[in-house]
Amino acid sequence: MDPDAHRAAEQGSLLLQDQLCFALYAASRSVIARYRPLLEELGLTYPQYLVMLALWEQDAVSVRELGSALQLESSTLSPLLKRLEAGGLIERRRRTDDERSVVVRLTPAGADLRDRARTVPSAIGDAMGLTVEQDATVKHLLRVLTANVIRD
Amino acid sequence: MDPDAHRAAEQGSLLLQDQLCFALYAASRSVIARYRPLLEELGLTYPQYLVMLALWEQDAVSVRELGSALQLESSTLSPLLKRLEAGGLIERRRRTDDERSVVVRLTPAGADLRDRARTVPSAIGDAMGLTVEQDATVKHLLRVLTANVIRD
DNA sequence: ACCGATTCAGTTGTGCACGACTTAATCGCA
DNA sequence: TGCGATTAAGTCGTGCACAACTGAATCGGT
Repeated sequence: MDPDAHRAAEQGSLLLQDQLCFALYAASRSVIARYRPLLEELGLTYPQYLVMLALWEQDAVSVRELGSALQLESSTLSPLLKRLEAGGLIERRRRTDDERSVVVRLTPAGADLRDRARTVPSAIGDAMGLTVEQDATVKHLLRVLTANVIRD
Repeated sequence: MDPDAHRAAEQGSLLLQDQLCFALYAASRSVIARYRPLLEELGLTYPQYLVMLALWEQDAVSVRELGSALQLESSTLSPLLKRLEAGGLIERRRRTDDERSVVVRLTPAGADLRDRARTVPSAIGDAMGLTVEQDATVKHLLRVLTANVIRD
């Protein structure tokens, strides 16, 4: 084993290219950048797209439930949802039985956008250029990593 | 193969949890969140930490070279470097032979911070809870993915 | 029924991240 | 040599992301 690989294996390296965290950070930003022109046609930013994905999957959820699904704070979601509402894609209403809670619902325009978004995931999938097995492997390991990192 | 797995394999799914992009986004943010308290002790944010990693590896580089290493625009780096300079960790000086270029150099305080940062990567590595092989696999696949996504 | 603790959404302040643009310096070729 | 094209860093505007906090509503035990 050469010295560099040895240091990296010990996880004590301070070399930028050895860091998994940097590979993660760079990969995430590069994927988001790849999405940008596609989402721009839909009038969405990337986090807004994630919110729409969640709503297309389950409509009429509270801000709290959205935050739980996306792992985002209300301080991030509140202004984002306000922009989606201004864009006419969602509406927000206080729950009558619990006025602390705000339910987010798709408008017809928001629901219709789903069809126009159908081609987006495969376009990105193609650009990533991973095999189905590699895609599954990364996804699995990232989920394990995230679960571990959030714990304790 | 059940219907859900089939849809996912076709990469046409709009389910949030099927999306590699979301796994990537969530993993990156969770890792950064894990770094936060450690870096706070060093007086650094996560992107600032990446810049320091790059400088500890090679000192006296231009803003352009830093941007190339970190894949960040000058519009992101310029204010960030200004804050590092205000914190006394780096200094910036225009190159005399090409006054368009600004060279970033570690101050003694910035160089000294390296020792205090030595324990950070292993602490994060432990929290990730991946085996050495899994770590290497993810890192490799993320680099392939990033290279593919940035191309064409 | 009361009231302290909790929950929920939202506001504020700081720091990225990036597109579009500006300014200044350098390059390259006619 | 002149001058249009290119390059480098920085500014500005928008939109996250998160910590710290606010205010209103609800809960829960007495």
